[in-house]
Amino acid sequence: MQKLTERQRAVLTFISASIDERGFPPTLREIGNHLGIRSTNGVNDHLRALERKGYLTREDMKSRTLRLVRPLDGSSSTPPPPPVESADDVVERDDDLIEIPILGRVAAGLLHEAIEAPEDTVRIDRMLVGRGADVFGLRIVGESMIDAGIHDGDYVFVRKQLSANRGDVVIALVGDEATCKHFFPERDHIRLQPANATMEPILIPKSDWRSTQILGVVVGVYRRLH
Amino acid sequence: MQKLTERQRAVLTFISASIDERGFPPTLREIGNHLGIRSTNGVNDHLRALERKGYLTREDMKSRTLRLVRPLDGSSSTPPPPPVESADDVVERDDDLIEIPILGRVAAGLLHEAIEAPEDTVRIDRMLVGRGADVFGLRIVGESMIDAGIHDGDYVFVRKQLSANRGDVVIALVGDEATCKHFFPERDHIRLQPANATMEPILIPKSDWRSTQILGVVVGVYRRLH
DNA sequence: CGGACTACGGTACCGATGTACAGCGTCGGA
DNA sequence: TCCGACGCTGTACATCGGTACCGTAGTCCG
Repeated sequence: MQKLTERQRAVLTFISASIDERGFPPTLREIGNHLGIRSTNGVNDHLRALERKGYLTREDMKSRTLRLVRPLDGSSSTPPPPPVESADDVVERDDDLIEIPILGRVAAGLLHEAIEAPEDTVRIDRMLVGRGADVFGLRIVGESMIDAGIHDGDYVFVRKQLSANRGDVVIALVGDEATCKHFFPERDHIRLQPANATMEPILIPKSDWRSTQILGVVVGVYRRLH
Repeated sequence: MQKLTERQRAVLTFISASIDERGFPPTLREIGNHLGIRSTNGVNDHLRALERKGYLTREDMKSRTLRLVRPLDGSSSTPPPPPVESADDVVERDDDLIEIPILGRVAAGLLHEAIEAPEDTVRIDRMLVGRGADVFGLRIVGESMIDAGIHDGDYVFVRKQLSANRGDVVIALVGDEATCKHFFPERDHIRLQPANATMEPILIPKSDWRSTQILGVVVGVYRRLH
């Protein structure tokens, strides 16, 4: 556990006191009132810091859902307990970890629009995407691959490569629009097949096709629920 | 203290459980969801009755300010909820990273079989599973949730909790078998609904139901392709 | 000197939540 | 048979409360 500032500790103490005395956690504004902070944002900054440092958790968009990760031991004067964070359990396994940038959205948006949000990255275990080379992420818009179990709002992880096998789920460039489809090379054209009975395939004559139009192959799909 | 009706006692029990398990009281709608009451007014009637009979108090026009007048002695069958904040099996490397143990498979296997492969863990970004407490992973077997986009072989990430909202995708214990279904509390039974037109729901009489039968709520789904 | 982290003020927005009002049916007294 | 308690459905509404975005300042560090 990281160390807290005095102010952050005061916030934590008040939350703990509220739970003890009233039976439920305070709201942002109650915390602000008690500590003389008039802006909800000022309070929220503290809560974010406390979350980041691992002292509390909360649920999104719900009131009074603060929860102390551990019950804040007694006196506020005692310095936080020796954070037994031995280097042993921070053993590097970075080789197994991969950081994936979420570049944007596909199936509706232009690719360039996509690349405007580069700082949004997620880290996941390599095991989940295979030992490939470059991998990036995209957010799916629309239902065109729903029969393949890829839904609106899902994240897909894409291994960059210029070729694909028949039937692979690929991210392809059609005009200047990126789209997610099944890949079917045919005799004289490329067929990009949606997995949705109500939608028609996109046919591209081989003469118009360049291999650079394949951006990569989808190797993973993630969906948040709840 | 006046006597309570069965329904009123059920409300009181749920409030108590929420405080114990989550650390804060539920909202009217959460109570309604759990007990299969669709109208906030229906719930409010119960709360007024409980206030009138002296079992709880609340503050006007504030959310989650329910407070039990006395802590509802365990009485019947409710086993004390497991000491929630262990987090032993969810080791945090970085502030934003979470390590998730894959405990086994559901929908076909027994839970014990499940826990036999404990060292298999994956790490993913917290962003992908929310800021919840304990999270574990399972591998899905079968097609029973296919219309919810959960396919055979998918990984699901599950936030441990003993209660759920109407419609949530939950991991539930039926007999000694773990299963993944939609959760629908009805008037006198719990309905565990597959997302597959060819399959029938599992109905469990409320009298046979214990809250410990919910192992958690599915917060994420991952599928490897290729 | 620029860039972090901390610590606020201020405000707009919108989802989350409690409250109120208008019903309906059942059941057990009086 | 009328009445009150119980147990709901359904809807409208106002406030509560979290989140987001925009600024300002001080400190500390490289």
